[in-house]
Amino acid sequence: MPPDPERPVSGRSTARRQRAARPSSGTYTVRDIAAMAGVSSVTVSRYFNEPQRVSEAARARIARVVEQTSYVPNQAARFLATNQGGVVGAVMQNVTSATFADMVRGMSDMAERNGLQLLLANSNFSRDSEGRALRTFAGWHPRALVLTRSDHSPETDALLSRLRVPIVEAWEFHAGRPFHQVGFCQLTVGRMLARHFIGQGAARIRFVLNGAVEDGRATRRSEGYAQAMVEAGLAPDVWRAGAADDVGAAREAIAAIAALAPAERPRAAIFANDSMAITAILSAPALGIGVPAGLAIAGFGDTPLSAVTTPALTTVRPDAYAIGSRALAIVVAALQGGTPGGGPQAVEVPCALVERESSRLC
Amino acid sequence: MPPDPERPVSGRSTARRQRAARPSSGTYTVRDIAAMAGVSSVTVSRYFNEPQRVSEAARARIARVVEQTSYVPNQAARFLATNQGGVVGAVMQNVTSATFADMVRGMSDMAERNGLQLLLANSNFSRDSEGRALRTFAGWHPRALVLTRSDHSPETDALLSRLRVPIVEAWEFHAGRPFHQVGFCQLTVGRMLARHFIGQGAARIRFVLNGAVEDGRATRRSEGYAQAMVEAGLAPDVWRAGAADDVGAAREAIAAIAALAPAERPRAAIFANDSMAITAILSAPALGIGVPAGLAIAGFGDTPLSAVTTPALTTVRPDAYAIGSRALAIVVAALQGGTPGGGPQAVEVPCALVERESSRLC
DNA sequence: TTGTATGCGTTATCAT
DNA sequence: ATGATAACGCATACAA
Repeated sequence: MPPDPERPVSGRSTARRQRAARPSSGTYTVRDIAAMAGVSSVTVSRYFNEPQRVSEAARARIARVVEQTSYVPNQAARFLATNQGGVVGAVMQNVTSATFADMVRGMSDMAERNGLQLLLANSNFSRDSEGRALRTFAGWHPRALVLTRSDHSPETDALLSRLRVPIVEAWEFHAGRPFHQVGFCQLTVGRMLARHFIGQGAARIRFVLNGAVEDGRATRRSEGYAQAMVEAGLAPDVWRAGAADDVGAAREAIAAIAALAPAERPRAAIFANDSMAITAILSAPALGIGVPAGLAIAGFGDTPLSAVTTPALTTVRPDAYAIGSRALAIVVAALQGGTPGGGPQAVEVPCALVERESSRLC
Repeated sequence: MPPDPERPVSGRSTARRQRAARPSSGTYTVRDIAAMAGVSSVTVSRYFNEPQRVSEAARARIARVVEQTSYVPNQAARFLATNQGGVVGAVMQNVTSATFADMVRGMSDMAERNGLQLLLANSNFSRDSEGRALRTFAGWHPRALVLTRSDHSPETDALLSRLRVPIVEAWEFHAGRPFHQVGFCQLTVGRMLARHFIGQGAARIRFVLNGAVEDGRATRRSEGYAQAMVEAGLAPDVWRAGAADDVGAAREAIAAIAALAPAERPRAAIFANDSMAITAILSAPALGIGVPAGLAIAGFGDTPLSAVTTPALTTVRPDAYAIGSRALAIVVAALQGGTPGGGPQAVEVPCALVERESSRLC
């Protein structure tokens, strides 16, 4: 039974107390455990942190008391005394998506294995929110931070530089950043998709972007595609729709292809994302284009829907769990050894090509 | 720029120091800020906690220094001093599912609004894991705990009773538990589905369970269904498959219905969950049963797939965001006012009936 | 309104 | 192997 909160068991010698007692936590403290086990509080502390330095006998007695009381050392006090808190803060852009949830699981699995406590915040894709979350985290003096974007607000950048802890930007891989990077590379994704079609013998392969010019990610995938085409001696064909929304853009793209003479049509189309690709699959038949016989199609992202269309969609899936887990692995390494080489680490986590029917050329 | 960690700026008057200095955090402390602003540390403390008690002039000077230094009070020290930490621990069964992710968002939104920090752990549906997470949380002296199951291990129950903090069991609603309850009620779900068909004029309505007898949740939904049937003067028809897996059980159920003379067949079937219902939709046509013309179908859970089958599946969706947000609302209320009535609160969060084509009778 | 002294629960340091 | 003591950064009671 916990000590009576009204009359705290803990507290130093009550002699010479001139002030009113402060509210005690109502739970056991090292001193309580020490008293019950007939040792001093230091010995109890050692029992948890350097057990080998405590005698067998004392260890047994303390173990019994700890068992009886469900005593757990107060982490706040521990942190204050050691300056070695076990907290890692992570700011996710969207906790709700299944993909990011996988990443969270990757992080928390690795965190748990290394005795770290993960502090999570959701930024809802907003930079302001990210900044607020970081300010909150700062109060906990995290030993490291994991962020899922790399374009921060100026205030956030200032705070980050002040914190002096390892910082990992995880999800997309960017070169030349001052922080550790873990994630997939958009260029590689584009190349992977292009080669998938090139390897099947296609020559006319189109990359379809929507009209949202500011989406640099999709544009970088198209650049990877273009590189692979050039390497294979083929002509890149990046086609940008006028419509900024995925559905409108995809319909536009299919209509444009249908308008070409059959001999002029691309044999395959890589869409900037799954929702465009799925729209294309659904709307192509009505315009007389069979998928994949008339036009092979691939997307990006592996949304749940992509597995159930007819034909099912070939797409690329970032390995969210691996990204989360590697991000925390970097944190652990940084905390243990410091950065050996000096600069920030860069880990590219490969995406999986999910091959389904929509991209089958033969 | 933060103080040089080699020669800590903070630290009390260095006079009469007999011991070596302890490693300081390398960041600013109240005393640093106080010195820079030309006030005492108490004033800085008050600036954060009771600003109205600090003079305009001092407030302005402190504000400027705080701005320059990006100073954030150390939460661990604050907690130690006040015994009023702002941490709430939540143990989720499965962070990866989109539904639970919604619940996390509900909790973290409400937590942020009330200055609470959410500590998350994933139990992967394991009671052991739940216990470990709770032991970790205990070290942080959370002000409240949110759990997503109510059948804990004995050790966990012992720990929970020791912690003496508000505990909320969120997700499913159970009566008679010693802790606060937030969630949906399985009985209500069963009733809602039965009434959906009764209201359309159906008389022969079957509830289909799989062979996994230990799944009490589905069984309770069937009990709600039975209640509604009896209330409407109809005969309950709970049918249990032999197969324990969803796909096998659903196929069995459809075959059993197909084997009946058309006049004997149920007009509608409520399946214990979406994956059974979807399997039924996919396999019924092959046995000559049209959906919904020959057999109307409904499920439970609103998995992503349920929106894309043909016909799309009518189902029931727990409001995960609301459950998360209400759970934290209870926490906030408990922290502010204590429990007014005395006993634990019970909040039933209604589910949404997602009406799609599969259940249309006319 | 502002400052001084003290304690929160733990660990680091020094002494035995 | 064990213990006494100070210190971590902050907030509170009390004094001015």
